[in-house]
Amino acid sequence: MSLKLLAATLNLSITTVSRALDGYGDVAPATRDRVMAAAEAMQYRPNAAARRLRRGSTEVVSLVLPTGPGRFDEPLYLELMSVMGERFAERGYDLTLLAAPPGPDEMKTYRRLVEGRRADGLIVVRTRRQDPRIAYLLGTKMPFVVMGRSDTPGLYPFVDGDGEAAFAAATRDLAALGHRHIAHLAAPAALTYATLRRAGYERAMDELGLPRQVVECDADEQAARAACSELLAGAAPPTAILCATDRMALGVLRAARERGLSVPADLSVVGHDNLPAGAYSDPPLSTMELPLAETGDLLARMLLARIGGAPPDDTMQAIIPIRAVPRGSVAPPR
Amino acid sequence: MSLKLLAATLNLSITTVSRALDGYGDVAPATRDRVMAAAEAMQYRPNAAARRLRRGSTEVVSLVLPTGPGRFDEPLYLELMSVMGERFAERGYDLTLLAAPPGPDEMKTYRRLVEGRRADGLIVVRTRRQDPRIAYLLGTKMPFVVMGRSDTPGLYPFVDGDGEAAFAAATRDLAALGHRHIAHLAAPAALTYATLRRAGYERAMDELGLPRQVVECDADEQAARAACSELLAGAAPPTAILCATDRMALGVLRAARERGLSVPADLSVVGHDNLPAGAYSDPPLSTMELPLAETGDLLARMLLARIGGAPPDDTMQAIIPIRAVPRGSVAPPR
DNA sequence: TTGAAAGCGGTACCAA
DNA sequence: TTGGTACCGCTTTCAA
Repeated sequence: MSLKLLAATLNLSITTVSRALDGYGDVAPATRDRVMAAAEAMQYRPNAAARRLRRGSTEVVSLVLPTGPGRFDEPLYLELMSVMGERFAERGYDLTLLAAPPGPDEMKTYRRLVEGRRADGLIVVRTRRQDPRIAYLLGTKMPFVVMGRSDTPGLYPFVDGDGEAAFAAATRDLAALGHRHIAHLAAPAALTYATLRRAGYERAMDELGLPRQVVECDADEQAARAACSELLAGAAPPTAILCATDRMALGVLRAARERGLSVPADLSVVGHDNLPAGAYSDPPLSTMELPLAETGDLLARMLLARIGGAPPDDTMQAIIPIRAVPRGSVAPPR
Repeated sequence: MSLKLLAATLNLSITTVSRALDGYGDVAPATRDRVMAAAEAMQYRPNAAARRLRRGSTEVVSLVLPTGPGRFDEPLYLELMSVMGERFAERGYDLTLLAAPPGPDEMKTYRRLVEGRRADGLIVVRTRRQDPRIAYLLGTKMPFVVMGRSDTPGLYPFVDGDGEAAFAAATRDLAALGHRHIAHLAAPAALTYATLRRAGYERAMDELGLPRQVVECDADEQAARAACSELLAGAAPPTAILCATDRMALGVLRAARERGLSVPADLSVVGHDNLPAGAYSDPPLSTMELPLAETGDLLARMLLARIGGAPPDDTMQAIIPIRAVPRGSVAPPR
């Protein structure tokens, strides 16, 4: 079904048909109705490629997931996609997901997207402090929004949770329960969120006059389990561990069990992300959560505005509060 | 950067440049090298829309996730995407993810995809016994592959786990441990997998001469929790529950805890899917797993073949064995 | 109010 | 081995 065919059927020019379908005013109402009816009857759908070529836009927005095979385990981003997808669909955009593991090929994916005009806008997630993706995109005309922050200089829209405040608050909460040995299991410092969360913990510990104890490891269960085993075997093992992520916290739970420690009686554990797995762990994991509905909504709005031509400004930068999700993995120390 | 510009810079025709870039043989090696070098230097990337319009192909393959907002919780499909994404990338295809909750608008998404030529191929997941998506696609020229099966008549490529055999085996395993009251928590019968798994359970129970006990509910934690509470409050509560999915099994774990039952001592629980949450539940959930790497690989191969023009035939239909993942939620009855 | 025609950026046929 | 050119399907001036 092409415009040509539709026009031929109607004995009209493709010009008129096109305008009628786009709802232009300079088309006779009778003609418009006739066209609409025929389009409906013949199940006309405009060819996306032709439309894109002509208009120079793709009606596609892409989110590139920085995770490789087997690590595609972030319900977080799916939840985000679901919220944003709705917003974009309302405006006629497809939200598509691409996978591009960090590494030498990562930038290729972005270049292909940008230079091949494969999307009208991009969503960047899992930001790093020095983020080559942001640096690259700032040098292009491609509208993009960022979930998270970066030290990469430049003005661009972003939405991030206030990880620093949240981790400071969580630290104070643990101290208020009586904990004195509170350790922080930090994610790799190259990730912005890791640095912010760590800073929150450190600030609170300093203010409380408590000695910091930070261990850094990869943000997955295995690495956290190993790091935690070591920590617990040390001279002055902590009575509480504040973990940068839930995946790490799950590893900690396992390490504690392996050492015969009972959580939360012997060890309190707190995570961040509110992963589904945390709700069903033993014990249920106390955690924190970035409101994804709000985040996605803001990001979508910002990106749509940027695509519409609005320049990035500092009203397009939001840091939103992180919500505590208390469950069963926190208690006063013995 | 367009072909035109590149050609002008090189003092060549766009024809020659185009062919040089596509690696055709009828271009002088010297010219080809010159073109390649210039394209590299000028960072030439073909315009995707133009190429698509001309070639009539999109270089895009889409997977439509039949889940709505807040229900975007299937690590399964992400894992699958990751595997398939690699295969497709090797061949120059982008794999994109779209969300289309089942309901009146679901078919609209498919029609838009098909009639707007927005993809060269489709992957259909979460099949139903009567599946309007498959029925529709069979009537179009759009190549597609299915993860799962359907009663919808017609010849199309699919890959599915052998849920019937797996659930029969799991039932026999429970019986071998001494269980006599084995219940099955079934997912809605409209879903093909639900029917197959139930059939496996029923067949095994019949063969064992044990009385069947089937409860059907939605395939999520809440519904399963409620259904299980009722089941456990009944006259002859089961000593083992075989759940159609892990999400349901997690709900059962919770229901058991709420009734003060200890798993696996008082109640054995088995799920299916090998969700991450099951590895960290209390106790760790015994489950089953469809090998996703193999499944994704097969599906990708089949779809690529279909896109390449191969007709669907019965060599493109695979039923693969499901692997048992024993963990801590199964024991002999007290 | 309608239609003719140019052109978006490639690809592929045909001729040179 | 190279170049001219038609054309993919649509949008959008410009003219009628």
